[in-house]
Amino acid sequence: MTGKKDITIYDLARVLSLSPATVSRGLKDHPAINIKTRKRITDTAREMGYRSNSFASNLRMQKTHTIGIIVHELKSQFISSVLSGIEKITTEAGYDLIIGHSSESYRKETSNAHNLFHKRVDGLIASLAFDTTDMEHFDPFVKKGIPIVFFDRVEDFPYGTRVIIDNVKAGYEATAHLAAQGCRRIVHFTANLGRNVYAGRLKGYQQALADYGLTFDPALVMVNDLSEAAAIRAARQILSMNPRPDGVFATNDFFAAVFLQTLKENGLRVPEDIAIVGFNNDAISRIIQPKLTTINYPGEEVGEQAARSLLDQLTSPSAAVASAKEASARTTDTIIIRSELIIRDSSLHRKV
Amino acid sequence: MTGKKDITIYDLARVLSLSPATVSRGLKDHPAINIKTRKRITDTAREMGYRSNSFASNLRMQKTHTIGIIVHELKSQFISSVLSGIEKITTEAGYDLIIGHSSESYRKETSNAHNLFHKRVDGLIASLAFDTTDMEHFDPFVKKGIPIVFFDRVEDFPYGTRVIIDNVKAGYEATAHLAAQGCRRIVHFTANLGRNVYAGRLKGYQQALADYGLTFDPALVMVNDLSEAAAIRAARQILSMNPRPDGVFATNDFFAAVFLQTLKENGLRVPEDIAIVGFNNDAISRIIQPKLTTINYPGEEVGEQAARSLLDQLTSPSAAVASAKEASARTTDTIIIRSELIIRDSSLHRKV
DNA sequence: TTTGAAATTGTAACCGATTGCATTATATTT
DNA sequence: AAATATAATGCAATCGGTTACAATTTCAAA
Repeated sequence: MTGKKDITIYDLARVLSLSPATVSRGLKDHPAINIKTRKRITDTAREMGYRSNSFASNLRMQKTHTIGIIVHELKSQFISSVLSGIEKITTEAGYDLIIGHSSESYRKETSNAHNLFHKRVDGLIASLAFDTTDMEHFDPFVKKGIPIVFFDRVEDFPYGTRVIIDNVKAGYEATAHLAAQGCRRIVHFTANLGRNVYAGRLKGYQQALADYGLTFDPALVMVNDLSEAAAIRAARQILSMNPRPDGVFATNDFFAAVFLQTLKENGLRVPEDIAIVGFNNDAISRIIQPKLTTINYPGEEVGEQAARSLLDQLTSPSAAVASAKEASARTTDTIIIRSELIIRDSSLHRKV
Repeated sequence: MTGKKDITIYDLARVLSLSPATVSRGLKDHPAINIKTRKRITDTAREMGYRSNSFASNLRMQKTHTIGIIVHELKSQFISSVLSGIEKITTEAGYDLIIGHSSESYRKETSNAHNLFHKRVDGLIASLAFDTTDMEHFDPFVKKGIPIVFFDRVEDFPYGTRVIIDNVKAGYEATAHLAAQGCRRIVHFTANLGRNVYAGRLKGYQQALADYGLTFDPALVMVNDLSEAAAIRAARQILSMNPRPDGVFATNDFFAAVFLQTLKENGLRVPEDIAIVGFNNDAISRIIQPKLTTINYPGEEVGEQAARSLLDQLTSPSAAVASAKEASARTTDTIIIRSELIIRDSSLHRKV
């Protein structure tokens, strides 16, 4: 640790023959400071390479200008996009991001939540882990009135904003499209049905079946972890089924792509023998052959909205407003992001 | 902002009829504190829901327990993996991450660097932007002796550790493999040759050509931004060439995949008409048909090594050691991560 | 010139944790 | 029991920026 000591406002004050208070005010455009003095201050601050100490400031102000993020997975194109969207908005506003990663584990999620609370983030943006059901770990934020925005994976919780898509509608459109293409036995690959996103899509799937006069067969709803290995196993299973399904709606493009690939390797034709619809509109859906019909789930947009919503709550006058009712009204919104079906070759059934 | 005031060591001290100093020591297992007193302290701290104020601590200790990260892109599987690796190691050690994102822009990179310096991160992990050449924005870190670990995209810089792969060797292996398969006209798709990674791979490409008795044709080295659009353009260009190249080494799997796909759509057979090798071993390389031969570049491993190296420097006794020479010796290492060619169908040429 | 309001600047007390240097309580030795 | 060593705790300054309130200066109105 070489390096001279940092310059502080006391150093500036000494050099300028002013008080630290005046320097402090001068650096932040306090109206009471004479414009000429202010200029002297900012000039010498620049010359001497002054940088303010955010700890001292945070300590005094009880604000951190930092936003905590908890994601369930980092190695995901969707999450990367969301992060990118968040980053774009928060950086403009001068906020920093601290990222926590739950790896789909409730335990790690709680530990992240505690850590971020301890770090006194000004706000939190979170997507829940696979197996999260209780929300107790967010109570400290609630008690302190620290705003939270949940996205994608959410729970019913009487606090915070939710940024989501209409999963029921998305599931409905995907399934209805397959049905409209003539599919009669449509398998649904999904994950933990306790999670809102999967529950919603399943509901849409069922509604679409009903609307198209197809009976719902619980055996065709297959739950797994949507991993590469699971996709390969799933493909094998489908190949061995009799009668074989003629349509598949998977809640994840990566899974759908591996699944599709494995079927092809085993001689099945897509979409002729089996039509496939994925979810997310990841890059892979445009590269796999045939190109994958999917639901567009714009991650960057989700991130931007989540960040904007959080910043709104941080900078709105609510802090001053006493009315908990009003604050509560503001913080219980749900923001629905538009999602839509993108039809590509993998589902264009021509069997009739 | 509802919520009672936070509990401080002063509150604990009052309740326990002790001094704040004793409480502070008790909370951190200071040996001078009686074990029974310590227990009383930690117990009531738990009961009263005490959480230490990291700003006060940071202010006093001049340490943040925070690591800054600058990446050139967030929406990349490779970078996600690296982040995941970093996160794994640093979380174990109780460090937080602040993530900055340069979007391949030198300007944003400098602004991120300044911001992270200002936030007083204890250390920095960075991968340079596309167009970064000068390293002045890292000078403040150098002057203060804040350790830096660069990964992937690095520059010659007499400070900091580098975690990289042997790009020359990787480029060589990729190209030599194509040559060994009988390719005679091998195109190399790459990006800004000012960046070490691309320069190194090109060098390996040239060496392999030489070793296999092929003449180097600068016209076959094509530089672009490796985007989806560029891949499609590239494919069109290849299709129009006469004589047509019979091998392609692209420095990015995503680009290679889109390129491959576009060629197929235009009737070219891979690998019969043209053999292709990508780079990174992204998931997409295993899904595209034919599967892509590629260089395995283990991002998670890179992230873990980078984080470990940084933590070493943060916790080593170097802080106490005066010898700048010794510190400098330690901080100029380069860590080479093993990378290797993974041969798949896209390059198995059988044309003699 | 006197006077009071307005414009500037200064004083000093925070924010909460840390730690060198006492000081006090306890244990050990003679 | 006195003297000394040792263990345990307290005092008070410090980190750097912020801000209520006080003090001073400036300037125009009286």
